[in-house]
Amino acid sequence: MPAPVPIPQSEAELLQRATALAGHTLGAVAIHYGFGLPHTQRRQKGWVGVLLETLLGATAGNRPVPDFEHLGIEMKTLPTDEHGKPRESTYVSTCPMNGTLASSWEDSRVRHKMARVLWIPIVGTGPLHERLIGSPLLWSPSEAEEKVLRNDWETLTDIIVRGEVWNLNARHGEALQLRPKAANAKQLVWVHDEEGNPVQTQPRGFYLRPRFTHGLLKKHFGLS
DNA sequence: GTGTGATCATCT
DNA sequence: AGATGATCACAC
Repeated sequence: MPAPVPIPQSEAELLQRATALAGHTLGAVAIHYGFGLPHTQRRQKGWVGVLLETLLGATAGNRPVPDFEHLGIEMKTLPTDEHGKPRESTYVSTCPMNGTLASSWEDSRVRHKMARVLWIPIVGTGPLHERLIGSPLLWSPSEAEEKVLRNDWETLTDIIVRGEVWNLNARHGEALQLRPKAANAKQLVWVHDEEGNPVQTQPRGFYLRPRFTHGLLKKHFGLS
């Protein structure tokens, strides 16, 4: 098994490393690094993300901080079809359902995580080992993009802060949405409803809609 | 139980 | 087909 990948010391080094992986299949790089390759992701949904984090020398583990903490960079794999169209939404972070919800967009987990993101497209719809690692995109939101994210975040957190539990669903938000994020639907947390009474609801997380991530790829790679 | 990494399964 | 709600594995 190859030696562990060292922590990248600069953006340039990280980007160079990611670029070196581009064009290779998941199967090839997994075998090279001694990773077992699952036939399906049915029972290993986070496998691609963990593989790429390892190959790039990420450090955060499961702490709520950027993958490359000293660089302030979050890494996200982005599964796409052959044309670079995202196949899934992108998980951003959990959403605090209690009083610890950030009081402003400026202080929010979403803004901090999205401030600098290394997107790594994973291209293809066939067997996992045949899918290609795409060209990396080191991205920060444009003014327009941040405005959309901020508006969505404020809309969503407002629902929670108001205690409108009945109104929590994935239909809100142009780019950012709230969806269940837990082991299963039986996992519940206590919150306060509109009248301040304790009620239970599912834990949620923030996700980026595919339309938004598709826009990023089109803007930077000029894909149709 | 809560965080990380996400995709799966189903309905419209 | 696209979106929503549900679920899987692992670390701590």
